[in-house]
Amino acid sequence: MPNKPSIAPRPRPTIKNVAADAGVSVAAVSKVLRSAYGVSDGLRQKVLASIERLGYRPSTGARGMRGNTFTIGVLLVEIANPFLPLVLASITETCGTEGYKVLIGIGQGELKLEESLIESMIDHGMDGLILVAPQMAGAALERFARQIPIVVLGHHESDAVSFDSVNSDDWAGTKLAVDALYAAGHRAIEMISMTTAENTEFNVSVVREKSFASCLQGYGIGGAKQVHRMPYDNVHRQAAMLAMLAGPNRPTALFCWSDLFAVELIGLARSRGVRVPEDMAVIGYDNSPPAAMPLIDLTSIDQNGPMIGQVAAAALMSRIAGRTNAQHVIIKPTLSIRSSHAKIADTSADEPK
Amino acid sequence: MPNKPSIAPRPRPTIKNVAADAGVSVAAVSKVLRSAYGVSDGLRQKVLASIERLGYRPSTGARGMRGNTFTIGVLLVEIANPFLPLVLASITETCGTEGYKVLIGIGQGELKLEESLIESMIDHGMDGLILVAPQMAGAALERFARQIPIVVLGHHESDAVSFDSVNSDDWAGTKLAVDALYAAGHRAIEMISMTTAENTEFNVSVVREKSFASCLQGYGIGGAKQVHRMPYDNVHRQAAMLAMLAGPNRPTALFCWSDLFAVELIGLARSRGVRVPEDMAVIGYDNSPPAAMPLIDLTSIDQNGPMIGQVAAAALMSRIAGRTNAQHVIIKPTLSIRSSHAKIADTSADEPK
DNA sequence: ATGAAAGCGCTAACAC
DNA sequence: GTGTTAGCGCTTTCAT
Repeated sequence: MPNKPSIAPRPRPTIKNVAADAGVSVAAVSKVLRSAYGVSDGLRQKVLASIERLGYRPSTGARGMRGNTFTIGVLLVEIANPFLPLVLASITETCGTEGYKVLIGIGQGELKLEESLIESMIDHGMDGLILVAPQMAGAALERFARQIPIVVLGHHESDAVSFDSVNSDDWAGTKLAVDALYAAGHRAIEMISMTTAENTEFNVSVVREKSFASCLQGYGIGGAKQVHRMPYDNVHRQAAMLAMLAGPNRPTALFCWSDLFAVELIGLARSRGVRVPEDMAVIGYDNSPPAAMPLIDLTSIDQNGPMIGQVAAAALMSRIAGRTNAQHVIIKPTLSIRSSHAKIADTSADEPK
Repeated sequence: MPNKPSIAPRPRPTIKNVAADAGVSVAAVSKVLRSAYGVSDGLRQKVLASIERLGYRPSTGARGMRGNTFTIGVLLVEIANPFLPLVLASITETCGTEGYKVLIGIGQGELKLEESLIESMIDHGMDGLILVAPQMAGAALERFARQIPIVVLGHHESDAVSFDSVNSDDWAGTKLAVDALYAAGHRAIEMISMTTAENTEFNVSVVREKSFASCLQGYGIGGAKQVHRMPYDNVHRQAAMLAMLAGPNRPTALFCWSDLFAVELIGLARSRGVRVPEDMAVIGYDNSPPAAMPLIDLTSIDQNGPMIGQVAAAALMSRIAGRTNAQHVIIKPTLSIRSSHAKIADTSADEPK
């Protein structure tokens, strides 16, 4: 007696009910459902009418036992980054036009949760997975990719053979930022990156760190300890930023691996009397909506999130359709110029007294 | 030949394989899986060992055809509101301890998408649904609730009979905010709310609007056009806010239905030379992380998101376990005081010249 | 073009 | 305590 909603627990119609109602076989209904070859127009009409009348909807579970579930899973590292909605909307849109539904899992930055969600999505018989900035290493991904078509985003593993990847050209994007800061007269340029569990080479932030170091080298202004890795956790991150701002060798320019960090940095700086851009220039990454806010007005690298999402979705669709050779796409980023990285007023060195 | 990952397409082990490997019947394995009554310890150990050895994981689809999928679905209106991660983490946590996985759908504020996602989750055989601030009316919800256990959040429908609801006491929360503004000396108090598709009574923003009007009445400072409904869309919303800020009758205090709007408002105001709180006081709703940022320092109504999530998850679990009587919980909000609503310097009326 | 029937991987009666 | 077996709602040969 439990588990029955109180009113009208009328059982869901099945394919059998539809067949009976339409006066045809279940096989016929199934064919109509999948718009398979070999059904007359008359039969199709009858079946469609019955489906409509009964309010029939196929059970994804039963369906998945033999064929496709027409559902794909998207694994998001976390949910707070304002860049993600753009990518997600694009994925939903692209997959939707092919008749695929999108269900999402949130990893909350925890590797264990991430893996368990992927397994869960596989258990659900999903037809494919898009993983956004997964924390796990390539070996683990390859293992999952043997069980289900996978496309990863924001994760550099271009030699992967059993899954696809779509990425911003993080190397070039970082160079755009550093070049802009250098051109604005800055020489004391540092970077704010994020802490990772291990020093995982595939992380976008790590790639950006390397490109950053390389750029400074190129300008002959490289040195030690110019990358500040800060924790993702709100509270600790703020503390780290404040410490850096109050420190003795505050740089005149900062490149942030993500707008999420850059926007926060600007707020903290100003709250401590450090003007942006006058006292300190800032450039972010993602060109997410907050960057465009008047008081923020953050210069940022635009990854073109919608494009990334669309390409990833298309790749997954084609992989589900049978493609087996890996495909690794790089999207060119652009510099979205605003006021946060304006020229410094005085280029003469400020000698410490 | 399509659809086969290139390497080692080794088929997933089934319950039958486990049974064979352990030398027992499938029924025995099934019982161990569900920790059902009537299995000896020795048998359980053997089965567990085989499961481990084979890397077996039950198919959710097959499982759902007879019993539970141990998966619940969460429908989020949208993903940008910084209040949501708190609720979501709490839901995931609470359900996780009961062995339930959480899969998410994002409605993107579109009613059509919302409905299709709910249907999709039902089709997947999910055991229950938590809907966060759904746009659809009670009748539609009741219809879905006849098919699957449902708990709604941030949606006032306390007379609903076939689903549960968990809400902040929006009426009281709003009063906390208006009282604080009044106590700080403000008399020209207005509200920023959000545009809804229809004038849907169940919306939290609508409830807050009504409470707001009632509070002003109580103080004898009510009047016409004191609630500004603004679109959810970024661009249009900013335009509306700027127009209001530049208008002839800018109030000295504003209550925002959500921090999401309040934080943006503060930025826009300052960018136009309107100081907060000196020229204009602001109080938000949610007490989400951005409210605590130094330069924002937004006074806000704390809904206690984690508590809401936890109560909702618990309600769903109990409903899945068989409860059929509706349960409508109201959580008391608190005022989180910061500097954005400070006392006005001069309480004497500013006569227009 | 249509239908009958054999599974898909599980759960839950029921029999032993 | 353990095993046998009949479905669950679909898809997919294979007959007709």
